[in-house]
Amino acid sequence: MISMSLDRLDLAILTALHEHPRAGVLEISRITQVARATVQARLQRLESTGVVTGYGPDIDLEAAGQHVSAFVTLEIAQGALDQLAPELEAMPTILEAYATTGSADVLCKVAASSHADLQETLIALNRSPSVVRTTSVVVLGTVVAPRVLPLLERSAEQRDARAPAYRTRST
Amino acid sequence: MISMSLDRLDLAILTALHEHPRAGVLEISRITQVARATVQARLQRLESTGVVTGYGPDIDLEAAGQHVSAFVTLEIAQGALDQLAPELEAMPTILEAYATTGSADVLCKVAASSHADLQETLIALNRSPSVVRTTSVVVLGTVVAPRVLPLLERSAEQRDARAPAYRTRST
DNA sequence: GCTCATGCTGATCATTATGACCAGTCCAAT
DNA sequence: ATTGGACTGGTCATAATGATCAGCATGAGC
Repeated sequence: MISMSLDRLDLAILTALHEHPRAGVLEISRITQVARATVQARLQRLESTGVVTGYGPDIDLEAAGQHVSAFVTLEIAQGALDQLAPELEAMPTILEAYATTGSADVLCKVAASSHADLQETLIALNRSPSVVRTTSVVVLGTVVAPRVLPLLERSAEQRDARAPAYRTRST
Repeated sequence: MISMSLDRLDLAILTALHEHPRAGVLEISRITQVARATVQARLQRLESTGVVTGYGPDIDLEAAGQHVSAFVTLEIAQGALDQLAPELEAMPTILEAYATTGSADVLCKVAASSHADLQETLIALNRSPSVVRTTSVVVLGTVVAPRVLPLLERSAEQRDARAPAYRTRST
């Protein structure tokens, strides 16, 4: 997997996109102080390299009625991961799932409309022939809301771009 | 917290937005077979009720060079959550964090550019006066990629809208 | 059945943006 | 010094936008 390095202009564009919902290319070029064609070229590159995978919409599940959130770990039968993946995909309450190191094999982020709904998910998981054991913790509150830009900012802050507004200490 | 119920037209709009990146309102109205002003009104409502919180961009951190991902649990000192939150916010590698039930108090999703970078995060966490103990698991792979629409589809599928294309079994 | 509030429609207006493309200049790597 | 690629300001034909509106349809409540 080749990954690309983002520079300060990439970051400015991503930030502008995030902070100005549904802004078009011309508006982004105004905010970032580069030519419109430059924004187009940069977006094209961010999309074609897979850094930008889409444009939301970003959804708050709680506002949409899904008030319960939990993390569930699964110990699975030896070699059962290939079997389990489509099972998890077929459960709408599984928001995301990862194979991990540690005593459990899979960690899932789950959302549900109620505790009963969550319990149904757990029951379904326990019923799977691939799953040996589950543990779960319920989310009580959000300490840090989901974000990725601070991490990208950190790595991009040293990388100038050629556009005048993005050269070393020029602005 | 009042939450709104989504109906089939809400879902069609959200889905169209997701599947047609940067599509404008007119295009969404074509895809969903309702009037443009209806899409505008629906989006306005989805945004003002907090269901839609933004429009990305959706970023693949791995493509952007952050190749390591982990989940970290924290046991914290009694009553130290208020103190910890700004500390976590200040660490760019903390993508999201939740207070949870269970033996640990906080669960964090972490990304980093390398295992050394991840270790630095863990060291910083252990150095915090609020943190008594940390455990971590490293993500080996993605089993289910992040998604929310299947869950919303499930709850919206019974709810017709008044637009002709969205009445009971009319289409 | 009747009433009425609300959702949906197709339309208008003035303004602006879009995608695609281009020739020229600039800059950083070699 | 050379050169490839990044960036610029610009063009073209086309289409979209936000805001608004009057009218119609529908479904909930009585």
